[in-house]
Amino acid sequence: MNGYDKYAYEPFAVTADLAVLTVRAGTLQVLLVERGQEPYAGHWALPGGFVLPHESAETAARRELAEETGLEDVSELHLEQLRTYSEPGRDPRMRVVTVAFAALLPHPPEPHGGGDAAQARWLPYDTAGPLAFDHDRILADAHERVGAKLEYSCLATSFCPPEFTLGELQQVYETVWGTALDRPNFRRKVLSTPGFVEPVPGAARLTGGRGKPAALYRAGEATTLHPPLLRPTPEGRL
Amino acid sequence: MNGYDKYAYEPFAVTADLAVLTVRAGTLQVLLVERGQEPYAGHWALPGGFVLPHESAETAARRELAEETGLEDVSELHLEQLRTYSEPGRDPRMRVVTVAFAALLPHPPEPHGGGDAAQARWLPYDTAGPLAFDHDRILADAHERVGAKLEYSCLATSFCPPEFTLGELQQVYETVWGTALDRPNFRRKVLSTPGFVEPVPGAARLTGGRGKPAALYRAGEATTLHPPLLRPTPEGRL
DNA sequence: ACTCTTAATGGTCACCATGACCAATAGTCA
DNA sequence: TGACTATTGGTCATGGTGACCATTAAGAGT
Repeated sequence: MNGYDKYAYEPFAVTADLAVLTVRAGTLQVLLVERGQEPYAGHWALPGGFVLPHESAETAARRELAEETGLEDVSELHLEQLRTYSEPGRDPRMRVVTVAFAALLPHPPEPHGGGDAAQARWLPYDTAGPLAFDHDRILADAHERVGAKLEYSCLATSFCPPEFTLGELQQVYETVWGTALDRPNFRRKVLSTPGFVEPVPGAARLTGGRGKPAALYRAGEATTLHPPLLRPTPEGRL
Repeated sequence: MNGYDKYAYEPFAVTADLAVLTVRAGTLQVLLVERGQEPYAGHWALPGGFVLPHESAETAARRELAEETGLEDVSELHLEQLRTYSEPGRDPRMRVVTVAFAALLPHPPEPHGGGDAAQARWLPYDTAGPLAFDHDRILADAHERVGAKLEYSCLATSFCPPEFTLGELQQVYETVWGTALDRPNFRRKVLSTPGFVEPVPGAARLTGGRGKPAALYRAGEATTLHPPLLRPTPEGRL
């Protein structure tokens, strides 16, 4: 519109909230914080906080992520901007516009409830009860987005440690999608996509338990998958 | 992060900007407004404006869309939230956080420069010179998003009038993607996807110029495409 | 009236990716 | 040594796709 007269309109508070996801023990888990104050005191919520004057929303999200997880190299982690939630009444106290991000973590460090949140914990995605504010919706959107991006991007390696087996990579897909995949077919597909993964040269092998040791792979150069790796019969998403 | 003390942090202005796209005469066109004031006076910019206190960003975008285009039934149009741009310094005057949307219009009504913008016009996407602020990037993101959504959604019908020929639908794909498609293959693909399009029963036909008259179709019930209609060799997007 | 041109429509064929399998290898555990 | 388990390697039929060619139905020009 014309002339932005400063503060001609009611100002908004802008926050960056995070849906931090990980795959642990075959289940999808989310990093949640317990609220200590009203509203929604005692409820779980997504970590997040105000965007400071000198920050972009992504910078704020990265700062919050570092505070909540205690990681140092968050600069390398992939942050996916989901969308912005701006409906009036989202927060009963004031007008808050939230830019939501999804973050994918490989080996989840135990969150040190640091920062200011009462406590932070990993909780299973399925049983993540009713969350504060509209965070249920944000979390569902994050799940849907990540599930969709697994189809046509190499994002799955973000869930894995620097070196991983194809079985671990497959478990990422199966856990996020909630479906079982055929192992030989998955293997053929991944290995036939140039740049998706590359073998660790030292003929290294990982011995976790029983069975034949698996070869180790690293994430490759590619970022997109052509053709995509479609989840089986997602007809229910019409 | 805890206790949201009202205005404890510098407030932000929140705007909703629109990348309104259409396909006309085989070219992709964008609705742009010419700025009358500094900064960027005389430059073209995406239409948009402040989110009012009682509005969500999408509501504000829809209102702006109606103002700029003069359409009435904007409630039916598909608005796609692109992402939010929040880098400090985007606007030299104040801190502005912009939620960007993409809108797809079929038959472009001549914009009546209404509202407050100096003038609004459809301009070809390719020659849309340097725009004000970071609107070049927003427009490029809109193009990329729309191009990607054409692959796995039925969004292309949003560019078409209520009744259209398969040739018109194909031209939407070709124009947005910038590639030529094989007509029989495109036809086979579209017709074999249930719910994408449905024939107009009255055996109606459209006579535009030379050649055999084309059958008319309407948009179907489906919203997603399975399997997707991938653009040819998008290798350049690694 | 006839032919040329244009565009829609209809069909064929080879190829590639995929899904559903089966088989072999190489380790651990009892 | 003999189960057991998980990785790895392979076959085979199917279906979607790209590259074609052929036919139909209109207008335009002679």
